[in-house]
Formats: sequence, structure tokens, C-alpha cells
Amino acid sequence: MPELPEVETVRNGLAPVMEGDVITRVEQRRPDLRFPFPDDFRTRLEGQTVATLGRRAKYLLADLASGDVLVMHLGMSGSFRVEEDAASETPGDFHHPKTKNTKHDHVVLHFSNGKRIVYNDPRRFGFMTLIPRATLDAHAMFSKLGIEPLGNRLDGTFLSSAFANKKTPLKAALLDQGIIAGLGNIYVCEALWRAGLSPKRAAGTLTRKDGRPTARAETLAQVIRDVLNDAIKAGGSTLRDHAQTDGSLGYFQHTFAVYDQEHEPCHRDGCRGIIERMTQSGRSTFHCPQCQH
DNA sequence: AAGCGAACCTGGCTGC
DNA sequence: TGCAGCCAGGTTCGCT
Repeated sequence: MPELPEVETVRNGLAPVMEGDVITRVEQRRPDLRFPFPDDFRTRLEGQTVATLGRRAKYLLADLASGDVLVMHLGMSGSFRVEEDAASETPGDFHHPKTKNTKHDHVVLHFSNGKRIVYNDPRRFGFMTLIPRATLDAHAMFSKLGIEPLGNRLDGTFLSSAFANKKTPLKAALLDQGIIAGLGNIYVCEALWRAGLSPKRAAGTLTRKDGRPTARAETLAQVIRDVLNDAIKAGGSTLRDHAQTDGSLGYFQHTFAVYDQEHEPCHRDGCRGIIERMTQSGRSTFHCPQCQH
């Protein structure tokens, strides 16, 4: 469940379990996910108190008392669930109609509060690693990341200057994590629809000749914030069988205007368009050819 | 330099 | 029912 709103939803679910608690035991069930785990992964985690659980773009960052940061990325198919450690395991779960899919449980963190968090990731595009807090910002993983879309820097002026002279389509420019960090395929499609902008429009066309932002740039900045905030309020989007950390489902997918809505009528007032799917740089783009220009 | 396709993996769905 | 083919929320590498 991996764009910014889903990662933020995960953070909200894990923070009460992790913050202020001690990691008592770590089960690392394979040597690697997307990358190998550090050799000393377990020993650097066990016995550590988690100070805070934060988020940067699509990365979860658990600050440890040792000064290390546990960096976690969900990739395409990663998810966390919270379970009771002590009791249960016994019959209780027997009533649940759905058998838990534990096949791809790769990491389990046990906490002093009697709970455990389980990381499951069928495709293994996610990863976990440890980086000292002091060197985090300089690390290659973060040094080239763009701005936080929900921070105070995203506005028309930022977009017009970041996109100036770019011929690349808006779709690709918005997916570029080096400009804005945290948007993915769903929310880029949704934001462009809200702004009435074509995914194919050259990114550079949001900048006026004098370098100042066009009205479209201002609108786009605003709807990006709106769509992310709306999605976070909804607990993110749930595709396929993914769930939040407590097993409940996000429901923003019921609000999609264009994503995964090919052949559906456009919902914009007065628009009679039909949503189309196309491929841009290898990924599906959904848009309304009638009202997005 | 920018921009595109391919690669990394597994699983679910569609259509023959 | 079986199986091939396509598709999936991300990121990075390597080739024009």
C-alpha cells in the first residue's frame, strides 16, 4: 500500500505500538528483501527504545535511542500488521473466516508492550535498513529527494520553477521523486484530473515567460495537497487484499475519479467524457480526454 | 541530459 | 481445468 497517504496511514497505525517502547526481539526470516539486510540488523535493533516513528516521502523512519534510524519502505506490496504477542495464538483466531496470509511474513518486531508488528511483502520490492541519524540527510537515499507535498513549500511558484523548460509530460514530472517526494501513480492521476490538466501536457507549460507561475500551476499545487489530505482522512486506498495495520481497509478507492476507472463516465459537472487508460513511460495513466487539457 | 524501456518479484485476473 | 499472458500502489539501471 505504498503512496504517501498509505504510508502515513501505516505510520498512524504503528506509532502507538512503537513509540516509547522497547524492541525486545527481532525475527528476520530471510537475508534480503529488495536489498540485503545489514549484517548486524538484529543486534542493532534488539534492546532499543523507539523514540519516534516519522515519515519522509514514502519512507517510514523509526528513531532509536542508539542514534540509528530504522528505515522502512513498503515497495509495491509491503504491509504491516499489529498482533498481540503474549496470549492469543490459541483458538481465538479460529473464528476468523479468513486465514491469515503469513506466507510472505519476512520480519517480526516484538515489543515490550506485548505487541508485535509483522512485515509482509509478497513481491519484496520493499526493504529495511539502519542508518545513523547524523548521516541520514546526506545518505544517497534521501539527499536527492524532493520536497514534501504536504509541507509548506509546495505552491505554484515552486512548481513553475521546478518544471520550467521541461518538455517531459506532467505525469512523469509529478512522479519524479526528486522534485516532489511521495506522489505515486494513483494520486498523480487523481490530482491531474482535479486540476483539469492533461497528463500529456509538457511540464514546462505551467511557467510563464517571465518565470512566474500560471494559474494552472497554482491550481495544481492546491489539488495535490487536497487529494493527499482527502486520502489520508480516508485511511488511504485499498487495492487487492491490502489492509491497514489493524486489518481495516482504507476507503479512498471508492472516491477515485479516474484511477482504475477506464470506460467509466467522467464525474466532472457537465462533462460527458469517458475515462481512458493509456501508457506513459511504462505505467498506466487514467484521464478524461474531454476535460483535461 | 533527458527520457524511455527493462529489470527486480509474486500473485491475481482474463481469455482461450 | 489449465495455462499463457497481462497487469499491479515503486525504484533504479542502462541504453538511446
